[in-house]
Amino acid sequence: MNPHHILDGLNAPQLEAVTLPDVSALILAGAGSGKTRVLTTRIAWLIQTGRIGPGGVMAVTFTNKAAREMLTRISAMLPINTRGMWVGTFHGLCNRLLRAHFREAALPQSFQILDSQDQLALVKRVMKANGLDDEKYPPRQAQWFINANKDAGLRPSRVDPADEFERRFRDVYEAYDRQCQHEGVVDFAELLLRCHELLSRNEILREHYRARFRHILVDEFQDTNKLQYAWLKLLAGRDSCVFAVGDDDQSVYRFRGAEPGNMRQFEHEFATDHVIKLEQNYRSHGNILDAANALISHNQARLGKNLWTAEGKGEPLRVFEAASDAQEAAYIVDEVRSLRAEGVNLADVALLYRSNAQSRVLEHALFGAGIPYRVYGGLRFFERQEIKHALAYLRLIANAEDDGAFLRVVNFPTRGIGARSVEALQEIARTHGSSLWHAACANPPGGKAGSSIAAFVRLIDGMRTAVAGLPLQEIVESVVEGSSLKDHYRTEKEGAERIENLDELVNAAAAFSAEEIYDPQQPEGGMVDPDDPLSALNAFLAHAALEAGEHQAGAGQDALQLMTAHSAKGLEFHSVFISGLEEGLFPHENSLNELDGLEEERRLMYVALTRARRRLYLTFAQSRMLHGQVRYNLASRFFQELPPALMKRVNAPAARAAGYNPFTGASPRAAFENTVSYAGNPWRVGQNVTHPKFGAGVIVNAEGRGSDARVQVNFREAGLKWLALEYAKLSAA
DNA sequence: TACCTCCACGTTTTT
DNA sequence: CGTGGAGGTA
Repeated sequence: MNPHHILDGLNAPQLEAVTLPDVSALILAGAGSGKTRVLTTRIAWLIQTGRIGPGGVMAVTFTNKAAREMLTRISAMLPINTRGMWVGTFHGLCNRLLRAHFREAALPQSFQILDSQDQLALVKRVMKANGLDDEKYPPRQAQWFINANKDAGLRPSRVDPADEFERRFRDVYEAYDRQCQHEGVVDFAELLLRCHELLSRNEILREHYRARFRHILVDEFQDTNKLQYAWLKLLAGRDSCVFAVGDDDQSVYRFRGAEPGNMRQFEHEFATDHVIKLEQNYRSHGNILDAANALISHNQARLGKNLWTAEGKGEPLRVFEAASDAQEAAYIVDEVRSLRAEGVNLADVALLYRSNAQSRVLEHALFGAGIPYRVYGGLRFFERQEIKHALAYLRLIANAEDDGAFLRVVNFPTRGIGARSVEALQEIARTHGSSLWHAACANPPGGKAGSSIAAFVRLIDGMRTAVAGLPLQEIVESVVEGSSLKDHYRTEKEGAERIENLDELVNAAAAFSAEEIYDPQQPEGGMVDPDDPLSALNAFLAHAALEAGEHQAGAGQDALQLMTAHSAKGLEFHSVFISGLEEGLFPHENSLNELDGLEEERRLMYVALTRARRRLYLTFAQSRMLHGQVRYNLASRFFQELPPALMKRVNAPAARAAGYNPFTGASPRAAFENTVSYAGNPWRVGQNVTHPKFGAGVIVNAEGRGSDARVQVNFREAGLKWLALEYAKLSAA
């Protein structure tokens, strides 16, 4: 193969990034600038030029999808087996390290991974055991507290509680960690924290991996949190090269601990000489890009970068103002139909919104119009109730100490072990400091409850014996049958789909073992150890926790893509609708109180805009049903940050004739139900007004008559206010 | 144990 | 409006 072949078609900065010598580097990669290509070509180039073997590269991503995409592209460029390569998510790679060194990490060989649901259940259990009032100390908040501290690299002993409240949460955190250790389970954040601790305490391991991974590449660097950054620094040491690719303008996960400041810190600590900007966009037409650039230029905190394209200007952005959310949906339905008629695949069209609740109205309209659509962000395969139950049986077989798994299935399907019996077991377990499983085994078989528990123990023991030495698929098959979950669901009215899913779980196990083959050349690489009869099962359970799986069927169908702006990050479409562009919704009202909140909303809008290749629709509604009542919103402030010349308004002509200006929120609208009048001037709910002091707003309520007439106005800047028409200098804008 | 009713709550989310 | 959790009743 021509060694330069893989470099063909790269532009100058891309080429520079790909062929950097053995140095660390920060790549500022704008939206659509070929970031994944640079990342994967760099890996291929390093290997092809003999700078490093496939085993010496580590590539880290945030999602499994991104990791898979990378492996696929590397395989296409190089004639090598990528199986032993360390390409994966932060969590996946940490899992791999901890499995390989479970003793050094003080974990049982078959430690299990808790997903968020499992974690919350465990937090609740711990809080209950410690007699904490879950009214005053909401378990969700405790969970958040624990994760936030772990993400910051803080164990309970290093947490500095700000008040009594946090002191309690700190205690919960401590008890929770202890319980996890007892049960041999780890949550997502623990995978990283435990791995970090392992490497920082164990010099031999640390040096081993530092010597091995001379090149570490990181995707979506702006999304790394403190712990992930520390982990990278630890693993890289002084001699390894870190190739960090990110875009500060697309940082939209600060709310979950992402520290875009890591980019600047990285620049200081690793890569002062090598910052490369990828600014040529290969995705969008000029107008779309110009709009995105104009919008993001309103942010202060930026590393600075301006995207450009060699493509033509293309169409203007289409702006539609609807009277209501339903009308907005109807417009979108019409436009989707005509896009389809133009020959655009529905799968290449995205309908974006700020919050999931907004999908309902849109789905209703699409369903009514018979347009196939797919909603992202729902319940995923491995998160379904029936799947969690089946997995819990498997977990209990793999690791009997797992109380969470025990509790989930001890009485499901019901076998006469009620809450009282379970509490008794918990009491025994607590006094003996043992697991529920041991308590159940030691349980004297007295009475009906006792014999039910004994029967459960026999069931699980029987399964464990029956399953020993079987291939993974047969293990799963046998447990699904033996648990009689299917029988249980056969009696349920919604049971048919659940049974299908259980069958699908068996298929997933078969597919998994076909992919994960033990490779003796890669002792740390292959996850399945032939000497451990349960290692295939453990690997599968870890896979289930780490990769919740694409949720719905019909993924291959040509369907309109509905998702939040967050979920759209990293994707691109021929046409994109951004709906609900209203003050309070996008930017979301809750974000306005937060530090950097508006700038993060603006980055999110930037992400949304830059998803479109050819056509972009921006829609908003004057009125919207939210929480059971109608709300009246102004057009999003983001409209004022986009150059008018790039936009074309496509509303109903009547509204335009009335001189309505969506960017300032001004002029009369169609009549709404509530009106009042003062001095012969009528005022109407939904009407846009201006006030000399408070500025632009919209009337959301009205009451009284004559000199008592008052209106409630939602001002863009000043918020909600009641104003007496007799005194307020209100004018119809 | 199963079902029902009442109440509170309501951004964004991957692993 | 809608959901999910809690608590009560048959």
